[in-house]
Amino acid sequence: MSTPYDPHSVEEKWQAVWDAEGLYSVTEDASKPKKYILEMFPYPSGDIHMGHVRNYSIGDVVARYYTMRGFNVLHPIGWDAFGLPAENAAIKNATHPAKWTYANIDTQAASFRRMGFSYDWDRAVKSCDVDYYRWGQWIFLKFWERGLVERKKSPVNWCPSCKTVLANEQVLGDGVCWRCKSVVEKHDLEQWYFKITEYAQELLDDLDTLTGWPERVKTMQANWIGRSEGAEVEFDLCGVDGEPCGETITVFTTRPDTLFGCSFFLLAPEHPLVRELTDGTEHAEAVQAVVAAAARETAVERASGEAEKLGAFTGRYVINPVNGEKVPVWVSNYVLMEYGTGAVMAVPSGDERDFEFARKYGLPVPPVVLADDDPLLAELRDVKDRVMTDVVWDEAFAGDGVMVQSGAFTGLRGGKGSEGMHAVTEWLASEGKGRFSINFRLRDWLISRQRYWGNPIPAIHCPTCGLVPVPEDQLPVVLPMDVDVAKGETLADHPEFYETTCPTCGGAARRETDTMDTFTCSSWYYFRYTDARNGTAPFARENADYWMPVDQYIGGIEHAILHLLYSRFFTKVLADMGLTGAREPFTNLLTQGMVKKDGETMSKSKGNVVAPEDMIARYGADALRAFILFMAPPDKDLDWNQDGLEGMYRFLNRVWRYVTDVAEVAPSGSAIDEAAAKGLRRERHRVAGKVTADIERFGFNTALSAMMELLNAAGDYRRTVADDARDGALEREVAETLTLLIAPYAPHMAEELWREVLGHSRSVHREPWVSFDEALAAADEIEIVVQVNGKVRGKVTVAADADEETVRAAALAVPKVAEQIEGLNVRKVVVVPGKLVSVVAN
RNA sequence: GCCCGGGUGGCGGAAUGGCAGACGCGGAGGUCUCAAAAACCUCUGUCCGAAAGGACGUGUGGGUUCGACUCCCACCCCGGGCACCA
Repeated sequence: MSTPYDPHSVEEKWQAVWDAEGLYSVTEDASKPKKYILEMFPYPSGDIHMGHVRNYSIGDVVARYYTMRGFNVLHPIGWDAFGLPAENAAIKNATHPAKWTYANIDTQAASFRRMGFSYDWDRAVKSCDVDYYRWGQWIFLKFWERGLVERKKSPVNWCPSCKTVLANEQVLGDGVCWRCKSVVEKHDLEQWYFKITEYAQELLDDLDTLTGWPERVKTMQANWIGRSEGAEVEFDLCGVDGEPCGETITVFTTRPDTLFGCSFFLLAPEHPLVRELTDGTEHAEAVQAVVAAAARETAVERASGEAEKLGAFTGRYVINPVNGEKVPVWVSNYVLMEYGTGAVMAVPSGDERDFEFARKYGLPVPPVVLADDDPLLAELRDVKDRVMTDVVWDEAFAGDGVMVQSGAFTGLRGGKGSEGMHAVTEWLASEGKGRFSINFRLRDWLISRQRYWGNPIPAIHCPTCGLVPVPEDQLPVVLPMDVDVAKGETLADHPEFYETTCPTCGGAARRETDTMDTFTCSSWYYFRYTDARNGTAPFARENADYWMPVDQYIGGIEHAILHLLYSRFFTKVLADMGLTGAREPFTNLLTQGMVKKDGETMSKSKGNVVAPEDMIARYGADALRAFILFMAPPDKDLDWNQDGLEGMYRFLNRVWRYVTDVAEVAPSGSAIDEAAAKGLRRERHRVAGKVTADIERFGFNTALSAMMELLNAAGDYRRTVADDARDGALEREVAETLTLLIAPYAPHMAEELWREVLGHSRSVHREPWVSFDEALAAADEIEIVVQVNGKVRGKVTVAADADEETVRAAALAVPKVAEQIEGLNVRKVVVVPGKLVSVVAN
């Protein structure tokens, strides 16, 4: 009588043994090919949730699989441990963020151990440990040395609920904070930046090298970087007398070919020239009304694009460099100070927004680029001077077409990237009035945060020397623990921290009290794992070169821009510093879908949270792991369903019973049924091949299905073939195959079966992966489907290697088929070898 | 508005242009049992039919093809990203 499957005793037993054996500790070994398998490290928010279970189960299957394939696998874990929730919890529970954070880490680590994830715990990293964050400070200083750190005043995103500023990437599309979903405000503040824009072009170009990334993530990043090719054009500004005053205003445009159609000129409300041009004039009041209205617009309104276009004439003019025309300067809320130069040449016939504005304020709309099928073309073709100052269109034409009313450029092709655009730009350049230019949407990364629980920015404000970096030998700047966060204090409330002396002049100075964006911590942790205990450097290049880049990265799609863009930036800078040979951190990326409940995201406020610990308690970690992978392909969202988990538990029980039955009473058949054995053997090889291929393409659900099929076939064999006709050696082989195949999914059960039931001495997780033989997986007879006029009318079994003529003859001889085509004219017979025969008759 | 995904039984999902619905869940019936649970077996897309069998069927409408869930065109719905970026 075999012992029943008891997941809890099996799981606890092997977790202890694996720890004692150091099964998952890994060292650099030049003799073996490496694989670096990594899941995005978690924020220690408390108990683990189903999203964690899914993310880390995927990674664990991949890590265990490649280990069995003979790779030296690095599979580390750690915690992204700085961040705001710890401070909020501190205020709520009158505790310290550190205490809360470390307690949560312990809770999560225990859960991860109960899940049986194969982590090298010796390399675990907590970003709030001084041993880690000191190197973040060191990297900050190196960025500074390289001119990639800047402190500047500018309009920034302020989250009133988090009471800190945010980077552009951290404001969601609808103008809300990525963390708390509050509406973000614009404040004019002096802040610290990393100059990620210096890497904009490389960040864009190298997306093409990331062939192992989902297309949509690359598209999102490319859109975010937002490269535009065009020209800078200089307009001479006229004084109040209407004559050029010697000043110029530069604009960026993607359509220099439309310059002849510029009928007004726009400044952003925040543009510094606005006051200068209008203060004290009759236009000041109207202009200030527009400025004030723009300032009142919320981020949401502005982002929606639905804010009404407002404008006011400044009373001044600029000179269009291509034709010397005087163009009125207006102020409008639809011009953004942050993009380009904050000034725009308006061409209403070629730009939808300019068109709308021109119609509202009665400004001229001279056509300059006409579609090839535009009826106006007959009238205006080859017309160089402006004879038409308005159009009857109800929208602008922004496409490719023919340039008209455009002086010497008339007749050229106009449009984005057109010959006309190049010709106009070259002419401007030769006149010293413009140049080719590339603009990016990407902004520099605002990294300072007005919060306590983060990595202190290693800088000092000296009244005489200005901004001074903390000297390397004075690192780390330790985050003081005696700040009363529960009372809302930050470093700025802590004189013992900020009162210091200038490292340069020795005078009294103030230490920077902002901390770094936690995304800086997560931008290089994967390097730290390669050399986690290094006390003299963030990591040794030797270790980084052995392990990096990460071969398979797994995490949520919500980081498509945020973390993944920042990490790519960091890697490029670290490479330029000579610290690594990798210019991209993650070779292959898998973005897993969300785990929902009844179509909604699980959250405490909705009260629909399914606790993984409860599931482990009922069915064991193995069933939970296997089930969450079985539910859906990893990149799709899934809806949690408890009944299915029970089904997976049943499957594991059936595997357990099968393997124990076979191991305990392996029959030695005296009259083996060779045909039946052949069928089971074929299934064993087919399934081994399928499971292997499926893992490689992340088809964990179909891999598990295939294992179920093998078990079904093995069960049928055992039930339908008499004891003395069964092949005992084959059954044992099938039992071992199943155990090996399921090992990455249900590691504890597989280990118990392998070592205790099947009697092997070595861990199943150290065994080589299952081998399989395509020839044995192939059937020697195949069922061919016969279609008549596209409908299945019969089936016939033929030898697998039967030639086309044989198959054709067999197909036409099928009674049902013969009946169908009787009296008809067979016009065509398509024979698809190994599949079907299609007969066309009428 | 633009750019990506995605729409398949009661449910999760499976299908290199070749038998749609593998596998699992749920459901129905059965075996075992004093009974129940567990386990095992059979059936389970819809409609017509006693059955044999037939018709229909992968969001909608067209097209290509001997053959379309799969490829092409147009559209509808759902999810996500971007959005006054000059």
